[in-house]
Amino acid sequence: MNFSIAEENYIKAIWRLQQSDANVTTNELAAELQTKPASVTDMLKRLSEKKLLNYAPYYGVKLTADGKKLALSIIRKHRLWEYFLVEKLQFNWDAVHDIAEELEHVSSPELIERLDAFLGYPKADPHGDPIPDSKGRMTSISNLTLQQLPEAQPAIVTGVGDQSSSLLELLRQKNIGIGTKLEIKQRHAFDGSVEIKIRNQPLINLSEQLAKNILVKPQ
Amino acid sequence: MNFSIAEENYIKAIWRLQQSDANVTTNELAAELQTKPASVTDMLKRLSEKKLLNYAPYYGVKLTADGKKLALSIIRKHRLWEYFLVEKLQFNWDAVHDIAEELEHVSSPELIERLDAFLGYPKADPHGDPIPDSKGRMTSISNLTLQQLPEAQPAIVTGVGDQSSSLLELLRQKNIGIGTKLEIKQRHAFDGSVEIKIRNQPLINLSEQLAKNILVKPQ
DNA sequence: ATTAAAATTTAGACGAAACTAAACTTTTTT
DNA sequence: AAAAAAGTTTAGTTTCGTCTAAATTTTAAT
Ligand SMILES: [Mn+2]
Ligand SMILES: [Mn+2]
Ligand SMILES: [Mn+2]
Ligand SMILES: [Mn+2]
Repeated sequence: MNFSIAEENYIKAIWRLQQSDANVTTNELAAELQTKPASVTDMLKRLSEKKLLNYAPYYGVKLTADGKKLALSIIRKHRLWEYFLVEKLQFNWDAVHDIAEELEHVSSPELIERLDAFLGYPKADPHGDPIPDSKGRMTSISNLTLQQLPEAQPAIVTGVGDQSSSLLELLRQKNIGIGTKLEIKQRHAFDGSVEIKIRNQPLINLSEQLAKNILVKPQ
Repeated sequence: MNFSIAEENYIKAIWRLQQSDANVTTNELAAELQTKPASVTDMLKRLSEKKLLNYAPYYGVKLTADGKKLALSIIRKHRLWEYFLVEKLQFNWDAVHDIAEELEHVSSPELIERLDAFLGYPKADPHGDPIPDSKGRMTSISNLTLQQLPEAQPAIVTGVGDQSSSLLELLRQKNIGIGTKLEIKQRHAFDGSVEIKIRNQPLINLSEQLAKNILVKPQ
């Protein structure tokens, strides 16, 4: 079966919200998709009709197995294209999301398998988010934030809290990216900010807000 | 300004038909786009409203300068993606058209400039069709067909008459592609077929119909 | 347990892009 | 020049995806 761009964007948004919230509501979706609750209700009925989700009026929505499969196939395309844009076309990591938002709707499965091979079967996108394989399997992402990291514990950056260009731009400016090795030298009780050290670079200070949005894996 | 996928496909089709036929008619367009004449009339009014073409009811249509510019930018995207699919993703040349038909509508200009650079600024797509540069300029394609080539005149294949997969598949099977060097050894008056020689390969026979659809440049 | 607030759905409308059937123009034939 | 054929447009529907305003239901507060 073939789905419209609007339908695919809804399914992807529902999947994302479902990660933190078992039941996804109409208002959450309207906010996520920058649209109106009434429009969401209309679309939920159509998607329910197509068996991509179970819709309980007034109580929200949950993806079916088919819905999840579709969501993961779109996420796979999105993240592979993002990887392509950064690794092959030299885009900055904060410039690729909107373009991938369009590319993810190109429908050829053959295209995406060949792209995957061409890229060398990458495991994660430029933001550290895992890329589902062709069967929809993927590794789960680290859930330890830099803010939670103990002092003097060396760690490696594995991801970011969100894809907002304000966050990504700030990190780029501070020379922090996926794979950056760092450790906390000092933690300030007053404002929750941290002094961190990256090899060959001077100490830098990160706000608590920023430290909460950097995912790390202890080394 | 931003245009819908349907609008872009109409503009591209009009451009193509305009190459052979100064004035493009409703029926021609309906056939080209696999739709109904009434639908074409509807769309022509909208595109005329948007100043992409001049529409004279009952007498057909011609692109404005803006319309031509848009057409060339879509053609540029289409052909660059086709080149990418063949050269980087190893698709056969008869498998790329439909995918490029989708990719050409991804709207980022930055994307297409970077793709062009990544590909090394190719001059022609896998079917020998010239790729317009970012300003819409392109070289014109050879207009000499293999059928018109004199006997014993060495020549190089530069393009094909159309993009149908039946033609492309047949040529692939006969080991004829862009850049193939060949010459006519004999011409059969009875059916217009030709015997051609490619280096290191046995003589092969091509029907008149096929020879008319291979573009060549004498060497 | 009522009432107030928040969330959600329904009703009715609209624009885009398609369709069929009918009407109208232009072109071709006789 | 009239009639027939071909080509094109108009009129009226349909589906998709959106919107606003009003009605309804659920949840929270008194
Ligand atoms: Mn998208
Ligand atoms: Mn990403
Ligand atoms: Mn297209
Ligand atoms: Mn081509």
